[in-house]
Amino acid sequence: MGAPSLVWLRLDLRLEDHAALSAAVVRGDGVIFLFVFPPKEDQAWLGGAAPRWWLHHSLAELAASIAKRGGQLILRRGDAAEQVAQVARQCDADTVYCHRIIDRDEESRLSRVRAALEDAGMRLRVFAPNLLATPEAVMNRAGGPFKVFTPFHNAARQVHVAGPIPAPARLGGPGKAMTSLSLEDLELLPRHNWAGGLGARWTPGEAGARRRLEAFLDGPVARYPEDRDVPGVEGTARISPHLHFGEVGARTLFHEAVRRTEASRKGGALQGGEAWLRQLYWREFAHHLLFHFPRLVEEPMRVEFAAFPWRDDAGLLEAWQRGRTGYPMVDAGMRELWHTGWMHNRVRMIAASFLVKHLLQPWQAGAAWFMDTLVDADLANNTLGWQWTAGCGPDAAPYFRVFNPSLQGMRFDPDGIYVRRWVPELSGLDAKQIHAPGGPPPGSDYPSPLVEHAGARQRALLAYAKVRGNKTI
DNA sequence: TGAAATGTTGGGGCG
DNA sequence: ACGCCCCAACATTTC
Repeated sequence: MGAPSLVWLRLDLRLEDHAALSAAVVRGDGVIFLFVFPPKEDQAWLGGAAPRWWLHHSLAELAASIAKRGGQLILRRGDAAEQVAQVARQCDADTVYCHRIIDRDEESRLSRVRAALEDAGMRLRVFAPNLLATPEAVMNRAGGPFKVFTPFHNAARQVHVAGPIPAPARLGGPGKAMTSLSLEDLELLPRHNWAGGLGARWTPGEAGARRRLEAFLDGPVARYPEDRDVPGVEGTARISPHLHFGEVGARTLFHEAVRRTEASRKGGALQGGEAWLRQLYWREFAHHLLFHFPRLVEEPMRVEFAAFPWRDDAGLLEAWQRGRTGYPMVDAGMRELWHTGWMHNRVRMIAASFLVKHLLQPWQAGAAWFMDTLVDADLANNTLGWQWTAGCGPDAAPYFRVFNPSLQGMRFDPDGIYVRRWVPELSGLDAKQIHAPGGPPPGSDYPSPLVEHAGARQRALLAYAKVRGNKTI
């Protein structure tokens, strides 16, 4: 028996369509899995409390299915280079297999892991991130990255999406038993059990991801073009956290959507499938951009925005975080986020626009809150989403586009279902009162508006006028 | 993947 | 009958 292979797990917590695993398995000398929980200074890619909760349960699920196939998952915490090299040495591996992630520090991180392995005579093999196409495969005529979605989308759709690789039937046991931390040792769960709402809503893990996908493609996908913008209806796939943690491959989503919406032969399903795939390519766009411009995590793409007159007011930020802005659509969204670790995409845009434009808080503060509280906290999607909202990103909403939360409420929550679900203070009102332009009538517990819409809009326009320009990095 | 301000048009009330 | 005005409805421009 030769040296076993070590699969270093990251945002690829699945067994199906796992290129690194498949490459390790064909070696035939046994596979050992490793997950390394990073130290504080390397947690930007992971996010905060909500994604940690998800990670805990996802790792538990994966460990069980690995064990079922005769394999073993080792858990460690600490510096990636140190831990990967140490475990690889202990299990006598000669090669470590992993997938790249899209993150500000990935280049230097992988370099250090590779160096640590090579020092000990071992190799690192890095496979493509969980995307439909590699960033190198989608370039403009000048050989550079696209900075506008539509041309990116046109070019990316020309790139063949490989069919997913089946999960290996048997993993082959390791040569010897390895010591591992317990899942509890990673301390991923919150000290106070605030996560009850998350557990009621979500089933982390590869099987849960598969069920979500099937349930969506079995029905709601046909009405996706209309329902995707209505937060009171479950019209979206809600698969983002599964996809983020790599419990399902992007290529699986692509091929299942194509296969099943074409097989249904109903126009609605086909159109819905296409509209949904387009969203998958927005994710693709964000990841490719962050791959090419890792600085976007902190810096606006449009450099003139560095001079934007943000207000930095902790009180305003906290009112927004707690869902106490006095604007029902914003507050409903922020409370849905707090209770479920997720927010409907339409409402993300409304709530984000409100923080940045009505309250003039820096987009980075909103992005940080989302990274802490969203179970699908994804550095690329989140960063580009916030830059889009603030108007400082590539192909962003123009700076003068200010959402009117009342209008958005009337348009996308016409019956008030969504607001009443998340803002109990308003549950006795009808939709007309809830979304009235002047806001709901003053209520017992419901806060009065932090700012008045028309005035806040004018103030935002004035602030943006100061940085108006068109320069990019 | 907006909203508000401004411009245009056409129907109908009315002197 | 005619022209004038009002204003809703729609279109265009601007932020």
